[in-house]
Amino acid sequence: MPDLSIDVVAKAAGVHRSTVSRAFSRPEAVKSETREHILRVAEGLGYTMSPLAQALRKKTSTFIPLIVPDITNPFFAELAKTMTQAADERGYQLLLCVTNGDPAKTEGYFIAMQAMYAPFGIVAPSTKVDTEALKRFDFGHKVVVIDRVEGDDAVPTVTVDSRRGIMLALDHLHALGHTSIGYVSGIAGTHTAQDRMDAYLELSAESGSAPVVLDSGSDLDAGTRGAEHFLEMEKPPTAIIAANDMVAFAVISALGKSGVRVPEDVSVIGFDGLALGARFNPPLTTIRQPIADMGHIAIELAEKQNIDGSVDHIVLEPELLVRASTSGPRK
Amino acid sequence: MPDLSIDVVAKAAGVHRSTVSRAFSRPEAVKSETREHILRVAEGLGYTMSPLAQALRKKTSTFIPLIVPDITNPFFAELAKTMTQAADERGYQLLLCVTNGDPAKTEGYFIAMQAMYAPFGIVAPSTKVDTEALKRFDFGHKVVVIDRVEGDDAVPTVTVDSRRGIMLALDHLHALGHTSIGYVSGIAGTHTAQDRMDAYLELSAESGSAPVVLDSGSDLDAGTRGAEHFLEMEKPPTAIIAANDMVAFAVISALGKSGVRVPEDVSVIGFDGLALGARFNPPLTTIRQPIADMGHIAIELAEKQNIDGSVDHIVLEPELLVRASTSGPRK
DNA sequence: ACTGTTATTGCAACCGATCTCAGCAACCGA
DNA sequence: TCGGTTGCTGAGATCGGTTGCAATAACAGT
Repeated sequence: MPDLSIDVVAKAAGVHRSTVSRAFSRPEAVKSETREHILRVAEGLGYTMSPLAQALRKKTSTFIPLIVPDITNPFFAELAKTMTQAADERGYQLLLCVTNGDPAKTEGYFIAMQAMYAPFGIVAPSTKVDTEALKRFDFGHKVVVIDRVEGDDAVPTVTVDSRRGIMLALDHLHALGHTSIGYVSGIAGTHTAQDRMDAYLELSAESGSAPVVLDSGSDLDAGTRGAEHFLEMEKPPTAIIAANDMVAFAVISALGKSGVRVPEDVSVIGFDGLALGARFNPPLTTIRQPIADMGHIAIELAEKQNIDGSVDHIVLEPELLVRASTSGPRK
Repeated sequence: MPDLSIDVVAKAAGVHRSTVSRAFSRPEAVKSETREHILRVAEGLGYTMSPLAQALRKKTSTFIPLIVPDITNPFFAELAKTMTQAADERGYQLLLCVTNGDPAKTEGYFIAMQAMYAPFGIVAPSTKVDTEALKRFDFGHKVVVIDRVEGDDAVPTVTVDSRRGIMLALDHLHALGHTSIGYVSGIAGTHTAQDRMDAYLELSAESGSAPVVLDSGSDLDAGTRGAEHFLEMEKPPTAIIAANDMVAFAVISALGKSGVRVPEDVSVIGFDGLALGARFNPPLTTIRQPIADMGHIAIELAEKQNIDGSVDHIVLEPELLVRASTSGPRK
């Protein structure tokens, strides 16, 4: 491939390189006849513009960083999946940035994205700290966050209604006849995690039953500890709400090791709606978040903000997904 | 940030921009005194070089595409995780490319990576077709493949010894007293998937027991179908080897729905060693692949090839990871 | 003191586009 | 017929670095 640059196309088409440039990026500025000729020639040569050169000159690239704490967590993986798709459709390339929950890394990625002329970035924060960091960077480069951001309306966000989700879970369990419902907190120190917990506390108080927080930790082992706690109780709840599917998996797994069966002995409901849940043992009843929508919406929000400066906060509706990990309480 | 370019640093340090450039990228070519001064000034200004500009001029970037069929599959997610880490350490940025098993997309990414001046790419193919595509592109840009490549020694690969893995699984099961061991095939139409299956066929024949392939499909539902098949047999095997952990999950889940318990009624062993397996119900016994190593090695191989043109084929050793999904056969 | 390295640094072209400005032809109304 | 638009294309500077080459300084050797 003899280095296909805009100049060789220009020569081949018998026009100046600026005309070729226009033929691609501002078609209406070129006589249609000329344009088609150029495009045809380019096509024939198999020419595509260099995104690098474009980015350098235009000071805006097509690289969009997706900053997640852990791609190994299926929630973020599913997010990444829909995101790549949405990105592809619009000609962006996703840069995968994994922070491992280290705020320093997050900041590192922020500065990198500036250097990269990223038009915007998507952040799925692992802790509130990440969102704090946002403020320190007076973004010329915009960011949209998959979480709530504390008292900051300057950054677009997309989330699902945590309260509503917990309500759906509680209603489902109540309908099955459960009255004593425990809770195991989530993996993350995000606002979302906190919101779910708060909702649980409030809503169960409202319904008259005493909340039973089995574990309020924020690490991967919350599920395991929650299960241990459960096993130690003399009068354990008959159902458990897990702050997210991963935790639910851990709870069920740990319970299983001690011979406690789900849903026969205790019902467990998750929160996320991971595809994986369908293949769990037993298939997990859960509150589904519209993850696929979140990816698309996040990118739309970012683009919108880039254009008209609007900052939206989208709150999506979760829905109950009944599979097999919940049933009526043991008599 | 008043657009920090190399020229402003040069001015601030009182030298020419080429000297600044050298101070960063070829330190030995600058008097140490000068260099340190420049670096200090740059530091003070918070200057970093533009990867875009560098890439454009040098015709080699730090973007390295990671091409996977499905990031939602935890195996690829874990791969991506170690990969980002390895990439970060060496100053690369990972471009996440998800093909969904569509060879056309794979090709698209190949051409994109040329345009991006990617120094190399990592491909975890979903089908043999992907590796075929490799050949059509007479790579100036190198690729390393996480799979075997049919009769082509021109591309570096890293894999784990499938045969050895299956052998470990078989031995484990035999040691527990199983004599009738079924097999459910994997997700992918890769060489790896095929190798595992072939190994199973050969090795069980050698050990004198008739192979029982419960399902040889290559899609996500292989596990479910395998389980169905199992349930229909009048004399089903007492243990099942799944070609990978995801399939094992599906098998156990499907079996569970029909009241078949693991490992009480049947033992199941996976292949991958996903972290997720530890939180499955029951925790999954499996053949562990050193995924973390694979990521690092892949990148090392690529760099090595770039430098001295060497093409290596690394084969890693799998190991048995006993958790709780296997036990002695039911009497 | 004179010439031949060697170590440093400056110069300027170049990577592959974009974009402002200027030039030119066709077109319009008066 | 002439100034004024309008439409389209070419020139050339520019984005932020890199690099071969030339220039200068410093240092040896004789």
